[in-house]
Amino acid sequence: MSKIEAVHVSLNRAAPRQSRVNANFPEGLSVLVVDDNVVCLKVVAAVLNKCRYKVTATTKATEALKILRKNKKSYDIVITDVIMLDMNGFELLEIIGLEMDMPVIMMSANDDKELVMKGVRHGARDYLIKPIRLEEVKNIWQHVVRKILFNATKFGTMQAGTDQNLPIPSSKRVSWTAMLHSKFVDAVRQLGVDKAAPKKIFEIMNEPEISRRSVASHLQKYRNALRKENTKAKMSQESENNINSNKTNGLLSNTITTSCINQGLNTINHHNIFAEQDMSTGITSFGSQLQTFGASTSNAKLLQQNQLPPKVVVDQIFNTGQFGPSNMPVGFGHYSCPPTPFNLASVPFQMLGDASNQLNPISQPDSLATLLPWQHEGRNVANLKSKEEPIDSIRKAQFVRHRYPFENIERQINSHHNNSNSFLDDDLVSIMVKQFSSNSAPKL
DNA sequence: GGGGGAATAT
DNA sequence: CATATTCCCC
Repeated sequence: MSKIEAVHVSLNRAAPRQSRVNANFPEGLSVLVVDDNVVCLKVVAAVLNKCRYKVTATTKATEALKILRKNKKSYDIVITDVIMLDMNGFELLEIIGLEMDMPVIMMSANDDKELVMKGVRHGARDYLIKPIRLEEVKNIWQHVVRKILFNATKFGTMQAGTDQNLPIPSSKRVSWTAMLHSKFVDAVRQLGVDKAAPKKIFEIMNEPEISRRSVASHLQKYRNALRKENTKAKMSQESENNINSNKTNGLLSNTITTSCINQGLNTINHHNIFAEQDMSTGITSFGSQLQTFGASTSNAKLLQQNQLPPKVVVDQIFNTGQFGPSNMPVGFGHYSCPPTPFNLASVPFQMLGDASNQLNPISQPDSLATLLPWQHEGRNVANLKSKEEPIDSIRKAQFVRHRYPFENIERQINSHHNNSNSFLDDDLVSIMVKQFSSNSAPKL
């Protein structure tokens, strides 16, 4: 029995708990990864390996097509960057996803809606934003299963050992993947946020996977997030007005008022990526951080008088030792200065093509600097911030965790060290984690 | 009575 | 916590 058949059969058996299914299914599924950025490619491969997928990687779109045309059956699913050097990434998506009818997932540096929807039109079944997260990657097997079940239904050829009455994935708890959510948001926008009703959204989305009720539930969550954001925007607007009137009256309070603090934080937000975190957690999350901020009265005053660059304040806040590296792993240094190159010798996946022609991050640090995955963060933030439309809080809540590309891997490794050593090659990942979490990270 | 949305359950 | 289910209202 092939792997896929095995997956299919065990899916239709029993009705195991979802977590168990997630943990077991990716075993051995074969993934082809395509990205012309070799560093990104290796990071993706490392994460996939962590999830026990079998990985083949290439930096060339044309190479990928050649491989697939030759033996498509050897691969269960393809993940490809949409910006490729040697051919149009969307064309590649279309050939793989529509023409060859393989499950294909797009990858990009940001979650620009147009880009994602374009991907959908060209056959992408999901999308991953760099730097990719283990949580998102580990579920990609579902696309393989969905396709199998879809074909089975379509051609009426249920495989042996299956039972039509047993639960299929659509009856299980829906997972709102980035792609589903994107389609959801698109539908809502199409209808208008106020006019959007579950039934209409459901019809526009046209996703057999999800029910009208699921959409209703998701819409509720979505609207709550929007409300929360509006409330927050209103509050910071009010505080801004307050501080302005204080200034004109010449009544500069020597105590740290809420409005002062809010203004300070607003200023900070314009200068650093923590603004994203705020969006997801709301005002209340400021509370704990404000303690630290408020403790520094002199900084607050200086900030109030615009004499202290916000960046400095932020550094002081986050370098007080109050936040340990585990819960506050982001130093600005991580994003502004590439770490020393990790050892590329231990690569836990099969790399196709001529390696000597590929970008070597050690010998070409300058060209690498523009391509490093962790430097996409700034662009992501700018992208989100520049949008006029209501900010997509739900997506943002997920986005926050992208700040530190390897925190999830680190967590995974930590927990796995406590349990067993059944995982595959950890070398690359541990090296990365070491590099990224070390205290020697350069400071601004 | 079907559907929307808040509340509540899992 | 995210998603599902229930409940109440129109």
